Amino acid sequence: MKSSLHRTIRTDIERNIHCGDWPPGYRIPPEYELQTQYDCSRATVNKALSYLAAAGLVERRKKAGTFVAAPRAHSAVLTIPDIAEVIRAQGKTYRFQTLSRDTRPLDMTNVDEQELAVACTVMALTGLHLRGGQPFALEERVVNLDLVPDAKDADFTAKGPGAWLLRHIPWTKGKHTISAMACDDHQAELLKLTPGDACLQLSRWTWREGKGVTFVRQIFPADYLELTAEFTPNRFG
Amino acid sequence: MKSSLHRTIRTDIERNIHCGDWPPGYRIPPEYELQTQYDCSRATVNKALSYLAAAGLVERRKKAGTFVAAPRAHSAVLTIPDIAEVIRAQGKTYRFQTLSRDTRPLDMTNVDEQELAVACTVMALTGLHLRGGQPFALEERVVNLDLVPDAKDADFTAKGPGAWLLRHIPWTKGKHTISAMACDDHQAELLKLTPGDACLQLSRWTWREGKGVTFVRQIFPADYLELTAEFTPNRFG
DNA sequence: CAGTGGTCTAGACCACGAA
DNA sequence: TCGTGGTCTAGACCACTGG
Repeated sequence: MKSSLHRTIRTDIERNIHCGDWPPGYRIPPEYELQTQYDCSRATVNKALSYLAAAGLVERRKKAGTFVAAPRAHSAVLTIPDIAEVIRAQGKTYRFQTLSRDTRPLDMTNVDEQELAVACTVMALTGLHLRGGQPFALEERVVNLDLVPDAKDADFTAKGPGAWLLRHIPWTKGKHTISAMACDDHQAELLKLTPGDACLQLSRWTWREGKGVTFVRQIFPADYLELTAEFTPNRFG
Repeated sequence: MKSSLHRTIRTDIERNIHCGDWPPGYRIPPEYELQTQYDCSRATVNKALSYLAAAGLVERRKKAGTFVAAPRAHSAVLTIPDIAEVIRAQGKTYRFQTLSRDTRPLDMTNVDEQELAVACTVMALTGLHLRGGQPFALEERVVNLDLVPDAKDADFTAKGPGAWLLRHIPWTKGKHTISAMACDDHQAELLKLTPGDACLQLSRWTWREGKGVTFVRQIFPADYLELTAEFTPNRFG
């Protein structure tokens, strides 16, 4: 194994933790001790330990020392698919059909829109993502026109509003919620379902520098979409 | 803002990227230049840039320099809740009720179990997570007894099998899938629903050193659980 | 070839916080 | 108080790879 020294130290410690020799709460030797053990400078040891702390595998406390962290709550990297890509990967054609589109002030009485946390003019949009001409997902969205004025006259037909926004404005923070729901009469009609049918509901808020950019709710018939998330204990390769 | 120097450098660069002054592909000044600009040692500059590279915000290539990375695909950190904790947070009592439990070889004809990728003896378990005595979620699980022999006789009543396993065996890799589904007659009866009602289905596979540890499928009535995922461009605080 | 990042050293001072 | 980690310095050598 060709590797740098700080990486060797890191993986040695990881191995001790993963094999159970160093259980949660175990006190890892302090830097000056590892420095002697590996015959290197303190900076090199520090780099290894800082990495492990950033990855959440250990916890460092001044004066007290470095300790093996308790097993973390399950968390994983969730990939939010681009709908157009998903559909094209299935060999079908994609199109976004706008159902309604108008400009109005942000509705602060709506709890979902509230979270955007800024008074602004928004474009409210509803539309359908079509797979081979058939409804694939229903989308309801508001876009902050103060931050993205170009959105007002943009054409979303080919890529959908999500991909258009991603290319036109960078975001610094985002939140998603995922839930199951039974569709109502209106949604059922648009998606060609029966009222009460199970759907996956994906909501997303995005902010840029603390200002809300967009809120979107997407509704997929249950069979159409499955989200996947991967867990890896080490965030970096 | 009281802060360390490497953090100042880092946030300065982040701001340049987020505000659009430094678009994707932009070449960031090399270390020796920033070293002069901030009047500090190269190690300090390097620490800031290494962090940004680890976070995926920039890409570093020897000889060529450091470049602003292209915007990443939507991905977010998904938190998979511990069911017992969710329920206790609601002020209700939690209990796990085992419905069936037996030992058998891994069923390689079952596509879900296939993914564990090892022939082994498993414990197959079905049970209910109870909130205040009422069904909250249905769980079907297989556990690799070759890796976790203690699971055979463990008592899951207080914490549920998931939390028990988390404490008894570390895992190195995991995969989740999330989907909506309509419950069938059997599930409806156990969860006290009407057949066809919308449910959220969460499946999880975990491995340890390439060997499958457990597969679990959990089914929640639509209203009972909402998953949240947060996106932050900086993986560390 | 030479610019650039990757790594490492042998010190140093300071702030925090457990004992 | 004083052990510990957090941060920083002013160098150094090397590996990689683009021009």
